[in-house]
Amino acid sequence: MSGKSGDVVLSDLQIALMRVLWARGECSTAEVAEVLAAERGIKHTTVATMLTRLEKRGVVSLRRDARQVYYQARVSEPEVRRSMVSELLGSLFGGDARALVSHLVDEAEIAPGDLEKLRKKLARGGREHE
Amino acid sequence: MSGKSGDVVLSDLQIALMRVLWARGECSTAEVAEVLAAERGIKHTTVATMLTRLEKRGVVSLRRDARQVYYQARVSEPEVRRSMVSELLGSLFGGDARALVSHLVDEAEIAPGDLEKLRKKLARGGREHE
DNA sequence: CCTGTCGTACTACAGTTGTAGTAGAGAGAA
DNA sequence: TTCTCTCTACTACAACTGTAGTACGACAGG
Repeated sequence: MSGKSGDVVLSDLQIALMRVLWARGECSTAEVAEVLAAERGIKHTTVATMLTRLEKRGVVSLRRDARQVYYQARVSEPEVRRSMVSELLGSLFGGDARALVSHLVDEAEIAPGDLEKLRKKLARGGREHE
Repeated sequence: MSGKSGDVVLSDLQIALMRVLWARGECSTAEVAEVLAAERGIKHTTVATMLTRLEKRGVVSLRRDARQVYYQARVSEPEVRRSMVSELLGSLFGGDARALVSHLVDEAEIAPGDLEKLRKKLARGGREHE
């Protein structure tokens, strides 16, 4: 259940790129580069390279207009979350999500009270938590 | 809070190796190789290579006895969980653990009822959930 | 003492990632 | 028309990962 065909696992930097696309929708290379330059001092050629590679992998799609290239995410953030969380879950927690939550609490990443709130919220909203 | 000096991020295969060491304590190369061979059909030379590299990285330590090499984990499973979860949390969930738990529920990785149980357990046991 | 066996160490190699320089092509300025 | 500027595409390269073959040293059997 954790290794379907379209498994998308991305590196930290790749996620950073994707986040720009997720947040802003279609972006020119320059736009993404600008954010990444500000965020982590990365040269725009580097960003261009990364985007090209992501395109090759099918993770983003591109559209050309005039001389510029515009990129758009082809995988959604939830999709990436799904595969990456399930990957982590499988390799480090034996697939046991409860163990992960337990870990979060132990590591003070989350307070027990939050679990309660979440439970309530989810109970209220059902599956739809929009 | 998510990038201290000793950040240990391991690949899936590397974790698989470590799991053997975590589970059995000190192991000979052969022992680890045997498990990995069974588990994923990996040749023992491959395992040897991986272990050597992990040793170079300081993730495991080795002891020689007779002609054999014995490896032992130098980072604990919780330690690895810590850094990897916090990495994932940072890059994909904006550091918000509640978002991760929420995701788990949405993805049916965990049931809301489990949150309740966990909360109770944690409330009962406090930090010690041993 | 010679030889095969066992296990380690070294070497190899392709693919990915992070990082970036450089060259080339089109667009606007002069 | 030609020069320049900008933006992309190509090339480069080191490190790491997955994968494994091969060679070498030591020990056990004959």
